[in-house]
Amino acid sequence: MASHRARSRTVSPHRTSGAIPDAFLTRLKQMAGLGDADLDILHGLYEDERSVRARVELIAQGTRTQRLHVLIDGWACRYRLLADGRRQITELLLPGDICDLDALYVRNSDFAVMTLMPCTVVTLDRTALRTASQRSAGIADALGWLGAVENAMLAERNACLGRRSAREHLAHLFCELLVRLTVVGRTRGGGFHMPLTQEEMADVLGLTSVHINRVLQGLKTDGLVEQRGHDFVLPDWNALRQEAGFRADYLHLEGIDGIGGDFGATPWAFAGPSRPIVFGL
Amino acid sequence: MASHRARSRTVSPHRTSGAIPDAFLTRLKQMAGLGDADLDILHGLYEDERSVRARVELIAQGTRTQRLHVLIDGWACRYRLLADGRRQITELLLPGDICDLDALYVRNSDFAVMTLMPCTVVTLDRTALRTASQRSAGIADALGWLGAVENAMLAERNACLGRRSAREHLAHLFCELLVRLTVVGRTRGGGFHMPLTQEEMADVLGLTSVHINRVLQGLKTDGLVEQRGHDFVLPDWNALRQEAGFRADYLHLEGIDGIGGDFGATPWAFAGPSRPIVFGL
DNA sequence: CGCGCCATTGATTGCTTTCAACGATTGTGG
DNA sequence: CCACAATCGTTGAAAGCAATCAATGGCGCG
Repeated sequence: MASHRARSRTVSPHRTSGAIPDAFLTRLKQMAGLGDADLDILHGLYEDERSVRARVELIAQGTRTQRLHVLIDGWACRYRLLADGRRQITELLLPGDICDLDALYVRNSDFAVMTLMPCTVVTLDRTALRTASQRSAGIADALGWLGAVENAMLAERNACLGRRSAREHLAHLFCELLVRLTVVGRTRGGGFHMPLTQEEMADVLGLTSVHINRVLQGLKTDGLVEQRGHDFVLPDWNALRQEAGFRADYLHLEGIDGIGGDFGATPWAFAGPSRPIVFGL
Repeated sequence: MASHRARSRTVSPHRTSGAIPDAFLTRLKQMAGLGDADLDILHGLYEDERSVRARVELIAQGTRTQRLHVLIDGWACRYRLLADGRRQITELLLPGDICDLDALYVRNSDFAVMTLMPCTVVTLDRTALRTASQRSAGIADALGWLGAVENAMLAERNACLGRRSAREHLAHLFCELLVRLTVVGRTRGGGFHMPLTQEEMADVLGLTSVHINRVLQGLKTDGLVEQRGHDFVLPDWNALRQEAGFRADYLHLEGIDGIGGDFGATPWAFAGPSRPIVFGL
């Protein structure tokens, strides 16, 4: 209950010595157009950087938090548990995501958060962050933008859960992951590392692991997905995109006020490590 | 394209002459603890109050907006259309809801909004609102709270779509509607008016209208729902709640920082017009 | 009064789940 | 470094929930 606000570890400035800024600050800079001053402020709020092992519950459902958790590296997920144990993963959290943005305004989390692989996490004090966003319009807008994008991703998943077939939905998930991971520089060769088990994928898509297995096999058979262990490659982006009915618009890659990233204009195209990738319609 | 910012109609102050403040301001006052000064500011931003007929598209998918739409009265919905015409309603918009909060931070709407009955709508200029939220921490927090609750509702619907049966999901929808409508004073006698057709309900739940018809009949047969035309009554709240596995926590009735409404404490209980109603766990 | 949208019902199909069992992989301790 | 245990992935058969197809009745609006 008692919040310990000791800054347990001070992290080196984010622009130091050619070190790559972390995924969170990078994303805010690219997408929300945050300047160095604001980035420094946010970075200064980092507390308690720590490494967390896989399958650790970062936040328990119904718990009261005084601080936000920023995922610097690794994957995690937000999920809800029904009374009888059924689980729905409502959001996959990737490097640069805030695990519990809602904690800024709301007292009890209505979801749980669990790491899916070894992660690096820092926390931000909610009061300090609110103060910062009162002082800097840039920070306020950046937080608003993060919330809006999260909202759009949830709505799009609604559409997937309600109106897309299992095959379309799985293809859609791969599309979304490729785009989101590209933004934070976590793709290689048109693919990425995905730590999820098939059961976890099932809890994202609202299906059973048995069915995920069969549908995934279908995508592989048709050459839309290649897998080696937990490394996935999407050899034919356009075919996959079509299969999924995927449009990148809801990710708002254009950023706040069209400030957006180094990803060029509609239809958001840029060169991947190995071949050009076109996101979108 | 050109934004006309003429204030076409000036609305009388929200606290005037015993008139009930509109649902939007009421909700912000109760849930976000907004003071009269902030409410006045927001009210002063109202522009273009107008009446809109049923089944009118307020916002088109992929459209660029300069202003937010506040639903003062009536029902509307936010939805997504897939390429082949499948539709998913991602949010039912009730009196007091903002139709497109995301427009504050994002340029192109990734959804459409349509009225479901005759509505009263006002608009707010996004720039003016952002300015207001920079000047008033209360307004900034209120907007943040609205966004957080919206996210929570979307996440809960995810869980419904992915992990609840049609019957549970429909029961859950009725529970949610009763709570949300109570907050804005739109319930009567343990029930409410719901303008949706069965096809629209189907687009909310990700089902077909045929199946909605059968499942709804099931709920009526079991005495969980009563219907006369578009008026619904929920005669046995506890039974319905249990059937749905409904918990009100995600609606965050406690409000910002626990400031929340006149609804009492956990487990959110208050007297309905005809009998005591207990929301939630 | 008639057209059109909405609600209702029955029969059939099909996607996804459930149940069960086996094979593969990963991690761990001796 | 190997062996075993536990988890994860794979496969088949059967059952179930919801979709689809098709047709009829009801109601409101012009």
